[in-house]
Amino acid sequence: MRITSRGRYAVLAMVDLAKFGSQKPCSLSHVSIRQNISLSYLEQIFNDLKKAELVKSQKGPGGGYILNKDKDKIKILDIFNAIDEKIKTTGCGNNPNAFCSGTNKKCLTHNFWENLEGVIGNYLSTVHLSDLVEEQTLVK
Amino acid sequence: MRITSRGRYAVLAMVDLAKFGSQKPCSLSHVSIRQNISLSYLEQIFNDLKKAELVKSQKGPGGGYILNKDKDKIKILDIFNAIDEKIKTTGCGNNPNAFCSGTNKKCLTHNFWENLEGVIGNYLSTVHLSDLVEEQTLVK
DNA sequence: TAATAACCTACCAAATTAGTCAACTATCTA
DNA sequence: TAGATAGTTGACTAATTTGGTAGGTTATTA
Repeated sequence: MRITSRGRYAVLAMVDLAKFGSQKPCSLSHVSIRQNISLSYLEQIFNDLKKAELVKSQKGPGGGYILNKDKDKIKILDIFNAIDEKIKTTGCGNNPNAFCSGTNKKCLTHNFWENLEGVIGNYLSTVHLSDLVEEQTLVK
Repeated sequence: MRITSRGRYAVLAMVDLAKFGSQKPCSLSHVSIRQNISLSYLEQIFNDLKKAELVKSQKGPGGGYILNKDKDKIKILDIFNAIDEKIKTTGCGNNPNAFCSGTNKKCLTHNFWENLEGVIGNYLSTVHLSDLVEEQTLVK
């Protein structure tokens, strides 16, 4: 039960952007330095965030990325979805037509895993980017 | 955010055992067939479950594995812990002395990830093996 | 027009996962 | 007591995922 670095970086970078790029564009090289994340890797991640319309980009000098919505309108779950960080605990991938573990029916634990996904998804829907920007002052 | 097959199999196999092996030993070859899990892989998993004293083993004909506790005393979290299926969302591994992402302090999102771990761990503590054994009659 | 910064594509190495295979040991039963 | 059953252990491996790197192209603006 773990999250990928990609997911962790995406959330971290978005919090950074909410702090430093809510008014004017903020370059990824700055995010890269502040948060210690590889620039090329950030570029890949922001490609996806842009497709999901969570951020806008501006090329050229003085350009960079800027939030496309209010930070209290962006859920952490939105970020997960944007970069395809799946909440996936079932074996069948939640496809209603698929069956678990190669058998001809849902496995004994299917409902349990779906419930767990619900618990996680629900939490990620309640937390917004703005919550993390404010909270970080509490972090040592 | 996903779980490994190992974790999924462990829970599934324990539910199977709770159904078929709460009175007398149940061989892994039977679990293997019923749940469509590789026997050798199950053996590795049950090795860990045994070390954690969630199951007992009995060699020889008529032997197999049997639950070592009441099924309503075994939390899903216990199974996760037994097979070392970690709930790990932070980058620093929750080591209080470690820092996130190579920096000299906790990252902006550290508290958020710890809270998420709490939400998941809490849910896994509330569900017991007995809940899944009963629930499966509802599964199509 | 030079510098900046996003954009795009290909490639790669390490780690993890999900097993397989083979040999061995203990125990029960016929 | 022989043989079948069933757990135990360790080595190995193929496939996938992860976490990048490298290099170039395009757009913008000072």
